Amino acid sequence: VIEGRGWRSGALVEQREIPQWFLKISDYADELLNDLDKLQEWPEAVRTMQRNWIGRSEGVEVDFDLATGGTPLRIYTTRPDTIFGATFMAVAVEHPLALEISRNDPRIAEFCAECRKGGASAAELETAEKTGMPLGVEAINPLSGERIPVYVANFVLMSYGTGAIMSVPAHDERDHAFAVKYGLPIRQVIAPADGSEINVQAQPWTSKQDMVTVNSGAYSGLSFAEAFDRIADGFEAQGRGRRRVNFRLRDWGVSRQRYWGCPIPVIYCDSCGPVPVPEADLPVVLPEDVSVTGGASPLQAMQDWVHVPCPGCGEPARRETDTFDTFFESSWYYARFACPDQDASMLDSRASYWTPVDQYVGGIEHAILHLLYARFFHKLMRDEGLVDSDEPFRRLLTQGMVLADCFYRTDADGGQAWYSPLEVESRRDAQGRISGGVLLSDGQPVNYGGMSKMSKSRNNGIDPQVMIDRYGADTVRLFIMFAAPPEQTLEFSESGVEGAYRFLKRLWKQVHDHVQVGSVDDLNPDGLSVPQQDLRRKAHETLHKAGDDIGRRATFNTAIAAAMELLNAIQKFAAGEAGGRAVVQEALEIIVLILAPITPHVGHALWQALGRPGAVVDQAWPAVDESALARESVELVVQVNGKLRGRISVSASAQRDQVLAAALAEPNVQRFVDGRELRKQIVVPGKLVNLVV
RNA sequence: GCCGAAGUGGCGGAACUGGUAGACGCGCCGGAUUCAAAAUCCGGUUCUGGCAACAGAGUGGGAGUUCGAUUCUCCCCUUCGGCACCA
Repeated sequence: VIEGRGWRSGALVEQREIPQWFLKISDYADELLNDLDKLQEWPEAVRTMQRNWIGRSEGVEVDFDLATGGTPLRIYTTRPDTIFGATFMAVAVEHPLALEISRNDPRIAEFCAECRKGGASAAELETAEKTGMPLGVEAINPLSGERIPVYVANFVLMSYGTGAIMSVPAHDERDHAFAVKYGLPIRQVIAPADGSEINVQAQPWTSKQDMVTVNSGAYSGLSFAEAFDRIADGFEAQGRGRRRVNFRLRDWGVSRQRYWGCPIPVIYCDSCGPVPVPEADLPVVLPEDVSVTGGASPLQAMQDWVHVPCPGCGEPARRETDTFDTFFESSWYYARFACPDQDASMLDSRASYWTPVDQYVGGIEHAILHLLYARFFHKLMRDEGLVDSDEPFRRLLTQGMVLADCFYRTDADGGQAWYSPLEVESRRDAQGRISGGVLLSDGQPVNYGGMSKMSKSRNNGIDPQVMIDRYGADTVRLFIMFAAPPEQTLEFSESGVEGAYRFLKRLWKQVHDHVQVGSVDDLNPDGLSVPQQDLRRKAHETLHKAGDDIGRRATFNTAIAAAMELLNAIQKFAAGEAGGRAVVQEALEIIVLILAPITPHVGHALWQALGRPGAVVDQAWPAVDESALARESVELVVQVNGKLRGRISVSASAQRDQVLAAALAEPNVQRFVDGRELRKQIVVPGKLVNLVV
């Protein structure tokens, strides 16, 4: 409730006092940063983005006296080791010193006003040149005693550090550009430790590694760490400065001027101040008969609702008319979901039991804000004793966006009309690439605009319900899970959906053909023919792989591919091999069980068709029969000088000598080895042989 | 500019810990079935040469490590995502 819309956050701290009891995300900045290391099952990209967003830096705050006396100029720097190279100072246009001088100097005032205006348009800022004006005052370098001019400059931010900097053009990109433009001196004070030459007049040199201080009086000849510590210690001893950690992360208000959303349960009393609404009066219910006038918040106009007696003293008081922003609720709903029926309090012990969430799924667009807020709220709730863990989400999966083909026509005045891929029959060129299409409604051609993110503007959104009506929910889910791993973008294609549909039909037919042959009989693993053993091994290998893909890797596409392979193997087997019903039954059950989380409806019908009791989604994940995985013989690849030259089949228990003998006996291998000296023989058990000649 | 991820057939993707590149699917080509079409089934499908067996090339480009590199190291290019004057 600390910040109205339109407030510049940098001015916030200056202009409004924040009560001590306010909960601030900045108070948790260190913990939010450090605990990222605990989130080993989060994507590295998300952790990096959060780390950069929090933006911790270690530096020193130093007071520079002004030659004219008065309040010293306080600056923040991460490079106290370069202080002897400071040839000017710079302050932000909102800095108190700039404001003070503006009052007597219209040119400075105009410059500051101009910068503030320019700052509003973000597009201009990108290429904005560094500009500034001398303020006509000088500062005194506390170590060298040198007098240097103070500028107001557009590149200094009021919202970071102290809004004032010492400028070291030899060792900072921005300061260098500024110094070149205004002809300010550029003085080198650090040098490569290996003695190599650099030219700081042409280009700044900013390295913290392998450097040594130069031209720095008593502080010359030091490494970065030594110089930092000795200079910081000196300032702290004098009371002129101190070490300080700064964060890029800023506090942000939770209130919005809306007539909807979650009410903020606070009443303002002239004598008692802000008073929480008593628990017995919760929840605060917003009025529904508001009228939106376009002016202030419509709630402020609801006099009957706004004016209430103070819960403390009973005198006339006013309700808070702002409401919470939506991120307030989305930051802790996962904990409330563990105890949704709890009336007496916000959360109960079930929240501790169920959190942290084992697996959280969301778009990459939430990588920073939502996930940072939720982490912050979780720590707040922990400190209130509402949950007993440090982090809300143990494992995070960020799924990709959905793309689709887009088709358009260009009209007479150059505008483009976009047509839904569902209304277009695509055309392919000789290579099978989509080259264009025909609009179904008028038979006329349309242009192909490639794949892009589903959007209204390109009219390429696909309503899943249309696909579900056409192919069924299981088919659509199978397609979605099969087309790409979840964290990658998903390209919608109706022919892909048809492929999933074909697979389910094939599986359906195979199961029903199978059950018509006879009743379920018992599997006798010891009495199987070699082809039967092969199919059974394939089934259990598939089960092993799919379990790992779904459980550990979250690559559902490869689990589905493995199930498809198994069905192909069953069909080949069933076509050639009489008997083996029990092996086929087992393999079909494995496919149905693997796919049950993805295609539960079809899976349930097939499970029952296979003569099995209960619901397929209630079945335990089947156990892999290790003995089914055993092989009597293995096929090895034979390479000569790393190139594939043949394949051999050897007993699984064959020794190195036997394997090598078999490899050398392979006719095609002999062609390449014949008459040459064998220099090296590499045998990778179960995989390959490499002969080096 | 900085940070992060990625670059593999006509397309989506697979190859998990350095060990058979292209699984699985789409598309395409050929065949069966059909009066015909749809659906279904069978075969083929990285490129080049060859009837074939097979050979050569090949995972964005260039170097390197290794018996062996899509995978590891260095440099460069491109694409996507994030941040963007953070001192």
